[in-house]
Amino acid sequence: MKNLEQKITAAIGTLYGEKCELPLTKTRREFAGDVTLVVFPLLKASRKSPEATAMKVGECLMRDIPEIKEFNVVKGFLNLTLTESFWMNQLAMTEGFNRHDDTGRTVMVEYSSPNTNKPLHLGHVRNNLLGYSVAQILEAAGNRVVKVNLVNDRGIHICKSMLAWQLYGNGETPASSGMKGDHLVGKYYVEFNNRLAEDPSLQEKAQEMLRKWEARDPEVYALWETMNGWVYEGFDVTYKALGVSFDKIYYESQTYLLGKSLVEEGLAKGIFYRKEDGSVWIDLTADGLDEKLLLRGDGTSVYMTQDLGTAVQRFSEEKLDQLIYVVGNEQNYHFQVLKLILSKLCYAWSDAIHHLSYGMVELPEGKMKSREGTVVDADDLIDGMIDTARRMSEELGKLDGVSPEEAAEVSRRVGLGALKYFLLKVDPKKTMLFDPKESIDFNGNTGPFIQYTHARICSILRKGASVDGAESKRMRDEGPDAAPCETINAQELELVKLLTEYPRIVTEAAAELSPAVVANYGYELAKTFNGFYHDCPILREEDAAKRDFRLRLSRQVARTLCLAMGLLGIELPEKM
RNA sequence: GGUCCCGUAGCUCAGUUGGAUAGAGCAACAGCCUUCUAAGCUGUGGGUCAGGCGUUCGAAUCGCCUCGGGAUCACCA
Repeated sequence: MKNLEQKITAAIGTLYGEKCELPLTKTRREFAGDVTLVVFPLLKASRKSPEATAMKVGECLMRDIPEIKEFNVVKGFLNLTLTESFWMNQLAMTEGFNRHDDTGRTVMVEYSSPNTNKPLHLGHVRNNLLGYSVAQILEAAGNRVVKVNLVNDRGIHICKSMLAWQLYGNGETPASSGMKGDHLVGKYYVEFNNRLAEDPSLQEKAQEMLRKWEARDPEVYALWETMNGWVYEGFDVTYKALGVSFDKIYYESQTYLLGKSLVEEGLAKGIFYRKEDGSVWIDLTADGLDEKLLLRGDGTSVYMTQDLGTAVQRFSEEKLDQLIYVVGNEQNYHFQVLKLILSKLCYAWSDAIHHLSYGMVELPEGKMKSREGTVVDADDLIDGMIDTARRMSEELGKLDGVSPEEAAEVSRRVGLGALKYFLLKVDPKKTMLFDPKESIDFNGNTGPFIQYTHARICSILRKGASVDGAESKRMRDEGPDAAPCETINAQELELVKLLTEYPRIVTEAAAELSPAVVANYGYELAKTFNGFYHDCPILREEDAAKRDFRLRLSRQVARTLCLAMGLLGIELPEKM
């Protein structure tokens, strides 16, 4: 396709004597043709009407470029029809495609970044799925990707859980209570806030505990390690259920002192300044922002100090071409400042920092608020989706005669597929709505729709292989491109075109950092296949060449759906 | 108040490096299973692309203004 565009650009160049790169677009369904060239930009050079120009260009391209079979002109739109052999070549090329060639670039993706005082909720789920998916997409685009997690394991909020547990916990543990560790710790965080109303002194006690932690008081430190350990065990279960993973995990307890030397550097360069109380600031009012604190009066660091430090550390540890932070849009300001400060400190790589800012997940009644108990817990959500999938499968009779293990696995894939697709099909930057009552669909533009399409194809391929092995026999006897079917019908051609788009979709998704691009493509492909499946017999087709071609298309659709959904972390069942 | 994001069908969302008559799903209604999995397919209805002005052959897409919604501007992280 790229090759074709270059040829067209060259042909137009010789025709009008200037380089004019006109992009090819897909021809709209209601017109004849495969690709369309818009000739309006050529009018100045041609000095003719749009129609005449398009005709002239059409004739010229038709003469010079063998891949073009015919053309038609509608106003300034030149619609080109390409030869079937062109499309068959394109198809053969995509059949060998898994991922793009190495770019030699390394990208670090930071995502998840939880607090250890409460369990993961729906917002974290969007974050985790986005981060993991973007990493997969970048990898498929040919990059080396390092997935990292920066766990916020220290600070006053953790001390609140610890204090409440110490005062009211009676030695309760995950083992004794049967609770998941992160939920147990979360329970005491809530307990703290409840008790605070009647006993305001708790606030000061928590502060005291934080001071002890920073002084490495043995008792406090041991409690901190124990309770964090519980939380990590709980998180691991959730991460595993979601299918996300990390190459490296950073802990703020180990990084929170970083960045102080940068403050010295900034002071020396005169970019930062110190106030009377000893605190250090940067004045960003000239950039339309505010003054920003970088170091407290008592010399302790703040969030920004630490983030400056970790960024510098990461770029010095290895050669990164890009560092992506998957963090909610509530922190847009923070990252704007972070980037600005790094550029003022003259780090050449400050432009390589990118905040992948995603929108909040809202409930029908508005934002999730833990205090009002309106959070949607990640584990509950996952379990609920899997249960729903199982119930639905049973109602539809899909699990009749299936082993319990297989039934569980299908339910798991479908339930998670529905959840992941639901959260990833929406443009990351947009705020999205989740209605627990209506729950997540299993029909229409959903994960299960795509999974179902895949299961159907697998069923055909199983039968196709066992019926007579016609395809493989013909392939053996006559070679891969022997006796191709003579004519491709409209639906087959539509599938071929879509299939050949996949590599470009990966490129686009990587450029936009948007799993939604991949999700929408997968839906489009599945939908197109379902139409084809409905109208065209595959195994029942009597013409052997046609049957083989349709089997080949089906196999490639299944393969492409697997690749695309794999980028979203969605597993496709072979039966459902 | 400053900065940033968003506004497309009743609902949830596609479509924006400017292209032809703005698309899906859900919901509603009407059809299609003795034949490759009906979690599917087909059809009907549903729009001032928030509003206005501008840029141009052409604007949902770019610019300015207005209205509406959200985020943020902590010695929290």
